[in-house]
Amino acid sequence: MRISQLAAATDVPVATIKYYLREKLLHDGVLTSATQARYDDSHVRRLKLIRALIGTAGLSVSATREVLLGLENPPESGHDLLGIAHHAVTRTAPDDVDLSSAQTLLDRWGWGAETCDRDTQAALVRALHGLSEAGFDAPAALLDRYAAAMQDIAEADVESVPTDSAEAAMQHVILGTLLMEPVLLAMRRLAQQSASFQLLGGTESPRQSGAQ
Amino acid sequence: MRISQLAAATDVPVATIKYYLREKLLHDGVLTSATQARYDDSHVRRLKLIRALIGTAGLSVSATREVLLGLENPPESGHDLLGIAHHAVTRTAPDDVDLSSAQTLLDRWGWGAETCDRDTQAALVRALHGLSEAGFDAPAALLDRYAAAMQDIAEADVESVPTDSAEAAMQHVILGTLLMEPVLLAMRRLAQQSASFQLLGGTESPRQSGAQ
DNA sequence: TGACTTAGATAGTGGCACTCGCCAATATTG
DNA sequence: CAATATTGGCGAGTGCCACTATCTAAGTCA
Repeated sequence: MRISQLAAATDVPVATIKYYLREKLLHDGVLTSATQARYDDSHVRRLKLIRALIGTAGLSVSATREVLLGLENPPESGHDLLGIAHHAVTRTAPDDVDLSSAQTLLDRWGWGAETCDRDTQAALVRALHGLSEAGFDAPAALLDRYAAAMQDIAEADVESVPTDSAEAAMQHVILGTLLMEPVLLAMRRLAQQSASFQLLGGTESPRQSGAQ
Repeated sequence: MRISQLAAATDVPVATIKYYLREKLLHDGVLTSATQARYDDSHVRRLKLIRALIGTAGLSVSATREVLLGLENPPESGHDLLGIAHHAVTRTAPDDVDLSSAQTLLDRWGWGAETCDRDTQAALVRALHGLSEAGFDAPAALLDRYAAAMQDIAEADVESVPTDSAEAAMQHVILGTLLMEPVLLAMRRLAQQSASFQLLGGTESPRQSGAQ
């Protein structure tokens, strides 16, 4: 398979494939001469994965590279899989936030603070801080309810990880974490619309697309 | 309050404030002469809100402008509030996706398809499509479990909306939708880490920040 | 043989969120 | 009142990012 065929098979422009090759997101094809290389199904799969991570999950190119690197070199610990996926989506801000408020919440929800990544805790603190800065006071009861729902989801996540193969587990955890986020958010919005229609009552038909 | 004091009070550079003024994110101050204007607490609050929407929620400047516009001109229908918030976070891709698969899911989850915004349905379809393109087959049972959890959350969302004032409801819905998303995602990651530690068992201490 | 394709490298594009510099007009300070 | 600092308004520049275009030498295929 030549590069133009790879492009046709994945609907990705040739120039973009070359860019991914340069950026080491996509592994090189087999050179058959100085100006020809062969690509195969592994490139097709990889390219679709790259597009999903960049397009659907919204990762940056460098974060995508790290995730793919993790997929190829699975860590020994079964727990570290998550770290790779979580690190990719956690906006790492070097400003050290105060994690004590996170500790309190994690204790309350029964999530061992010592088993949780500091960056992720910082992400929670930053998100809550942004909320309060904007003048939104989230009642503790509401947060607790959110936490219970997310624990449900996380348990489903962890239980659904295949245990037979390390590679399969790796793939599952990373994709299940990264690519499921937009699914969950879309679900929440749809559920909100449904719930608001039932409780608040829509006076007329809901707002449809063309809002511009 | 002069612009430099406004900058000091919000920790936003003067040049950036001027940029927000130009982009109509921040309302003008009261001109006291050709080259002086006064700002007040409303500007401080607005600026913090802008920063939260752009920084925490990750909105673009133009999406932020639309949200702020919606905050000032609340729609009559109580249901349309959501549309403004949801439109801001929904990557509007002009490619018309096939919504029939979404209809099936919405029916199964008891969310009236006719009460749901098309853009949001399209977002769900696109997210699920990205998932399958990457080689991740989400079992229906898993999606159902996710949907149940998100319905819990959405009900909590809708119930917590204050009913006394239209402005308060507006503010609550928009911030609760947009700024809560990063909170929820961080919660899911923490819950995953906690659950994975308990079920899969971490062989050693979890991966801590410095992954670079 | 001659039209077409490719690897590899360099350079350019468009969008975004700022950021800078300037100027005339004004405010503040001594 | 004079010297200094600040401001509104505006055009232009910056840095980053994800591509995208172009070029050349070296092939492939009919």
